[in-house]
Amino acid sequence: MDQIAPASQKQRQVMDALLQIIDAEKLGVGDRLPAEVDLARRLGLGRGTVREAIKSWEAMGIVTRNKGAGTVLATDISGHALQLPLSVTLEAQSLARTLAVRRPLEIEAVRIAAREADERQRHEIRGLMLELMAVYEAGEDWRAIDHRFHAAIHAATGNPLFGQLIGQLQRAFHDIYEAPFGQAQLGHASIPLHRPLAEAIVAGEAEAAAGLMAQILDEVTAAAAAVTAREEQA
Amino acid sequence: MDQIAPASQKQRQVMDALLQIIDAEKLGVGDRLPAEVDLARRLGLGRGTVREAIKSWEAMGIVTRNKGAGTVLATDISGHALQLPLSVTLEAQSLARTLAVRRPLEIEAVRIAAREADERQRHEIRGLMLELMAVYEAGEDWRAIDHRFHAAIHAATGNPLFGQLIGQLQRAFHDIYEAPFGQAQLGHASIPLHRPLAEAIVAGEAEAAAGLMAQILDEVTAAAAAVTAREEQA
DNA sequence: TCAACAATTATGTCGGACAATGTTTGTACG
DNA sequence: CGTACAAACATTGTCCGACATAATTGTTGA
Repeated sequence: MDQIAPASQKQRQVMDALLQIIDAEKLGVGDRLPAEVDLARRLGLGRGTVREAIKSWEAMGIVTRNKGAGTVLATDISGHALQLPLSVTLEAQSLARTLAVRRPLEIEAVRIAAREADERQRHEIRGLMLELMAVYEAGEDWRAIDHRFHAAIHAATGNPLFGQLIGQLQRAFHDIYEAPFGQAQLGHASIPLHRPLAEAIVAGEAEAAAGLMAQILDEVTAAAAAVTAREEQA
Repeated sequence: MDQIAPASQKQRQVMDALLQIIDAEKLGVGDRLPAEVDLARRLGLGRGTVREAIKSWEAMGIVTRNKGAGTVLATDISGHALQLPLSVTLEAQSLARTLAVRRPLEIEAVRIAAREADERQRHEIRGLMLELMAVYEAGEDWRAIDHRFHAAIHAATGNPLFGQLIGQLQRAFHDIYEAPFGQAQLGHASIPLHRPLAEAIVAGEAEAAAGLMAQILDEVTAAAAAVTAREEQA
């Protein structure tokens, strides 16, 4: 199973503290963060641990480190999925934002897949769709297969970036996807649409496939909005 | 200036070595990478340095680390921008791939911006466009302003993820964008299209704006392809 | 055969030390 | 007074060694 470990607890602690500091001191792009030693002492952690946590942010392009100078914010983190003290509403907002970005990516991916996929890939997509349908109709948990189905589409584009970017998006927002909704199987209603989607891709009908993918995403978005509304009432 | 330090030399060395090992031993998703201590000894580097390099990959979702188990590949890195021994052709391929992914994102961004931007944002977009035009017609380097112009559009979507994702894409492929093409000012021909684009956004004409953005991206793609062809001949 | 326990392996964290480099401060000279 | 150079300082980069923690593997015993 895809564990997707969201950085260890201690490192998470560093990120949380950093976010609080950024918020409390209203740090913006270009502003300097506290030095590693300071942060380590304030949190009672080793410097190496603090370094590694910040290193993750550097890899994500959130901060830039300069030897001798310091660590500066390189991007606006407002609305970023790293905020820990998030209310469910805010989490749902992030979910909506994630979907808004995934939407064009996924649609373009199926469009390209329908045009570029080779025979083997079309065959695989069709097989996974049939499997998905079987599991869905049996009332079992279809999320794993659904994931593989969409991954196959991303692979069929011939451009690894689609899968990577969407995957990264999912990973970064993993808590949002899994935590609040849990077994809700978000987008349940969209599953039947997967059959015509797969068929359109196999047939090479790019625009039809794109349209169906848009419908699927609309379903998921609607489901997310519904959950949000319910949470807000409570 | 945006330095965009691509991880220090030593850490780059780790990544290169790791890529070579992955290639030589044909490691795929789920396979285990050499342990940190091994790698450190083989490269003559400290374990901490090796750890940090791999940490970056973890943050990017390329590998997953499990205490006690080891580090396993979590995604397909073929075609990833980390490959160092890239020929110009391969670099250009990556450029094409980057553009293929950016395309739907940018188009959706202008569509949303045209619908959602508030008055201040529309005003800012218009102002930057005028500035861009002035610089362009004066024959000066318009890339900085162009960057700000597009950043303003991303901001106007109200969804920070657009700017972040595209920015990250640009950062990750910075060498590709800047190194081979240098002062070429890729997409020179697309600049005149920025005026109607800005006007469409300001007027709230989402589809017109999306179409213009598509044209701009087509220009850039064509320019990139032309440079590629020229390089291949040489 | 299988379950419980022990040994091994590998990452996670810590602490300290020095190197490399950018920033700031201080001082001397014009 | 102000500029220019030099020293001190601050901060990240790298290294080492050690122990903690968790997963895997091997072994033993019922």
